[in-house]
Amino acid sequence: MPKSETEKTVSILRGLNTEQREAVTYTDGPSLILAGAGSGKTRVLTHKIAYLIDRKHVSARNILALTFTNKAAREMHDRISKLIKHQIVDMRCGTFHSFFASLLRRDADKLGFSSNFSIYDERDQQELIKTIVSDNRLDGQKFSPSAISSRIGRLKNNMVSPEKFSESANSEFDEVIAAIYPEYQRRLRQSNAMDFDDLLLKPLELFQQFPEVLAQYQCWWSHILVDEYQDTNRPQYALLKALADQSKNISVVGDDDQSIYRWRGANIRNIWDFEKDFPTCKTFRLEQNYRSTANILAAAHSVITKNSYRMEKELWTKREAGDPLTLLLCQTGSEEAYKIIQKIQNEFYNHKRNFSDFAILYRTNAQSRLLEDALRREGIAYVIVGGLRFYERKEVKDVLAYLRAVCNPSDEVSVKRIINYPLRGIGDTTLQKIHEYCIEHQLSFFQGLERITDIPNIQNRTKERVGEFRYFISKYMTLLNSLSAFELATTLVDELGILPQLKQEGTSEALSRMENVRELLNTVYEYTQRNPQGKLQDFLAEVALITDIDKWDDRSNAVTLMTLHAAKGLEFPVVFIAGLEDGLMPLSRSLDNDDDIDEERRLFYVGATRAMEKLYLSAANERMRYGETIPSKPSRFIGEIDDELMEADTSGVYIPREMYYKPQETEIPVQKRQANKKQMRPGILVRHLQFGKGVVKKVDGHGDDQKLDILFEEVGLKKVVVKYAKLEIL
DNA sequence: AGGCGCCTTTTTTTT
DNA sequence: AAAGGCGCCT
Repeated sequence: MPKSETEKTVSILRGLNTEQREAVTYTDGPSLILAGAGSGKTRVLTHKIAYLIDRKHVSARNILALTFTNKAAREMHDRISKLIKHQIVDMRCGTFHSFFASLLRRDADKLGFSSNFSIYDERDQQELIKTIVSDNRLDGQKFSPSAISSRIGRLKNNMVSPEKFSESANSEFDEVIAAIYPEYQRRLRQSNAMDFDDLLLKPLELFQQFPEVLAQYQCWWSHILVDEYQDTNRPQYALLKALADQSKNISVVGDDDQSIYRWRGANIRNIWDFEKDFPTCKTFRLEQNYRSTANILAAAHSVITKNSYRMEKELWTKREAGDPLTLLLCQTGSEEAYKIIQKIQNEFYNHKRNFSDFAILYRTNAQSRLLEDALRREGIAYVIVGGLRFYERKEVKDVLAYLRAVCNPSDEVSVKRIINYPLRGIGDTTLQKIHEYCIEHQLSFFQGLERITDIPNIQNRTKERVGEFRYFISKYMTLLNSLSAFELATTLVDELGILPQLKQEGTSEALSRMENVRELLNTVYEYTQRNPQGKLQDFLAEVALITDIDKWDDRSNAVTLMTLHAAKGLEFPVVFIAGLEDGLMPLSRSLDNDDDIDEERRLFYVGATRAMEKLYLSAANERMRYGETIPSKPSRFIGEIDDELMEADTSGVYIPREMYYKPQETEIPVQKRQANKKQMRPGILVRHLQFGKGVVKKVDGHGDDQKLDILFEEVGLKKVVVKYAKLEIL
């Protein structure tokens, strides 16, 4: 055994540079790893964990690794398994929010919640605040739910409790907040729901009120590692400080130049002050960049050094200078899109690149539209990360609200959302009457429904309908334990008759809604496959915290479009940063505040350092915003780049479509043959919208219940339900 | 009482 | 350019 162990240890350290190796092997006590863009930060983190397990005999279950996205967590998990050459099953690796959500599930009752609590996203929060505003007869115009929720969110991020805040409120708006904030928290509790901020604040509450619980966790998580530390907020910092208080074995990895979430409460001081907070801390600097050419790095550096305060570090590379950056100056946004796509075609044809080598990054999601149009026109496959998020689409939220209501009938927002969807003839007036009755009698909304017969001034016919709705939900509540999450969801959707209704509508919008509902059911199915014991509430908890980047498939051969924020942590051979105009990047709202400008500059830096070989920057002279044409000038950030690193685009050569176009590889199917109309049998080639091409291996069942095992080229063996998978027979 | 259509506002980034 | 709010009509 010792022999193989040494071999493994050697292989764990092999290929690391001196600084990386020092950071990896420093395992006792706090450490701060300042890792510049492309300096192998994920590598250090994964190797360090592997080293802990393999060399220091730390049990995987005592290691807690916190990342920024679920995707990063998954990848880290896989990479560690590869390094130590066996699957690690019991290591905790996830985002702050998902980790603490599951921690809360265990101890929710201690805080007056039950473990099936709902997780409210921003829309749900605003919905709840809207009802509170109207309950208090406040002017909804003057006090918009979004303004209120963002103010409350900011207070929560700064760990200001309702009690503390009510003492300091001194403006009219603050008085309103002081009134709504405690009521908002009360209603969340009554709904057995937590918002994203609560997922971090409630554990702190738990640790304060139950020190023995904290002590247990302190002992359990003997080694804590945190990625993207520059983007943690105050509650996250407090949680780390609490959990690491005994062991002091905390390693944080980050780069203050890449701190881009200040608006969400991230506190760059967390990384600036880490050495003060953990005085015995050892600091490591990773400054060798392995990702980008020297030109790209120099350009990024010339911009970021304009920031007023930074931690001391400078990236360097052994790589050659590479191509200069190319600046595309355009008249309009559409011309910009056209030129970008032209460059992609050019690179594809002349440099033998794949479409997956390209990323187009932009500041705001609204910018994707023109780019999409251009890509579609040219028949180039693309994927968009973000934008209208899947789980925020109306039809998806509707179905999720049903599932949430069944799991947690106290959930006021969800129950109100679906009580009249599909239309049941229960209108606002009835809703208001029930709501007032509930307030008066201190009931949750669902309890109000249960006592509908006692509520005055509602027509009997309407009361019957409310009764039917309540019965519908109760029926599924009793099925929670006997049906799998998937069975319950499909039965429920079938009984609602949403799909046939949408089909009858027939518009392309209705059809896409239908697809989305099916896709959701398919997600439930995959979840049940992955977690046979998984409860519906676990599925709901998972989807509440999932993001689009988590679902992004980097293996599909398509151009990737996303915001600069979403691109954090990724890399691409060729990167375009579009819309580099003052007012858009940096965004106009940040123009009169130096701290905000600095953050925009970091955002530009993050974007630029995603590029490995070639970076294109583009700007337009005029741009449509809010349906208005606004004249604009190139971003100040472009001016901050040394001229000799950059060349203006002069080519303007258009390469005809036939020259580069390879239909069999990139064609987006125009006519899809629906698979469920055909007889499925093993051996048939199919294409799944998400998983790509695959071959049917096994067929189970018939008709609507038919399930298939399909071996996909890129993602391996998956089980799918014919009815819900959008399969195309090839 | 509830449904439908016109007119307003709105988006910066997202766990 | 799209979504939500408001008011009018059934």
